[in-house]
Amino acid sequence: MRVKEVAERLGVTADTVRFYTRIRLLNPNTNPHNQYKEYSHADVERLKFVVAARSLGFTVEDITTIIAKAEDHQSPCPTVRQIIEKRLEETERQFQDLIALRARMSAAIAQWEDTPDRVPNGHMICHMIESFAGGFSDDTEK
Amino acid sequence: MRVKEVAERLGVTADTVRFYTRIRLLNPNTNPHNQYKEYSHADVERLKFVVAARSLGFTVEDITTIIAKAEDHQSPCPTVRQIIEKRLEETERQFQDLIALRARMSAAIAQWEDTPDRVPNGHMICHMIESFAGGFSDDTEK
DNA sequence: ATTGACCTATGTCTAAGACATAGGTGTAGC
DNA sequence: GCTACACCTATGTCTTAGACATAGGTCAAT
Repeated sequence: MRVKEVAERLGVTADTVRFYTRIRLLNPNTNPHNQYKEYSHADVERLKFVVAARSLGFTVEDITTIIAKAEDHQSPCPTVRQIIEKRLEETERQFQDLIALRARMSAAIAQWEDTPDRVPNGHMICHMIESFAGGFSDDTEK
Repeated sequence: MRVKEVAERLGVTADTVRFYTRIRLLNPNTNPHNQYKEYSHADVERLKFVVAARSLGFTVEDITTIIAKAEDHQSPCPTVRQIIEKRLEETERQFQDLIALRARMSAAIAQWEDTPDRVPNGHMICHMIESFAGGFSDDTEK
């Protein structure tokens, strides 16, 4: 199979498969004539694993580590547990950040609802945002 | 003022200020002797604006556009409204994605809770993830 | 003048692909 | 066989928003 077929089977783009191939996360045979890659059933299985792990928030580097351990006949499971817990914490943090961002955005929109669209003058680039910027320190002289 | 003082006043890193300077979002004077940049009060005001806009989810490119409009004596406000609404939608999408990711992660952790750490065999790289991967298509022959 | 702590500008690197480009494939019509 | 032509491929470059590494500059104390 060539790249596009593999990609379609697993619901990713051909570029994604090419990327994994480029970094040797996948190692298909190469036709020496035109450099086209030929993906075997084993390659597809491996890709299936990669896609599943990505969908659980593992980074490509995480996955590389896990596969290396497995091929070295070590159990990757402790690593997997460790990584996913770390990623879950990160997700939680991003989640909080996103909630805060959304709140700031909504507040800004609400605050601007009845602000007219004036052209800003020299020391006020955009009064909508400047009015929001009140909270930043600075002030004393140069 | 030099880069570090400016950065500290606005609560960002010196690298961030250098980055904005590099892309000409800030344009401080340069000491021709040592290339050190000298930030004026106006530069600080401008940076204050940039930081505020970043904290509302605007990209650096958005901000460049907004400032360009303002310096061209056009009101950037319609642009600002447009952009923030787009960014708010994106945030909402990210939010949903993050919730879904968190759910998948939690489910995986729960499912693995009493799974023993076995070493994978030839056609199963990591049984913890593989067992979770059930939902991916592929199957028919090469 | 020299040391040393701290500061600076500049170049390079990051993640995970997307995009652009030049060239290859394979089928249809002649 | 040859030629179009639609579609496919590999490879190189680009993206974000800074962080990090490095080589060199500053400045107060010695």
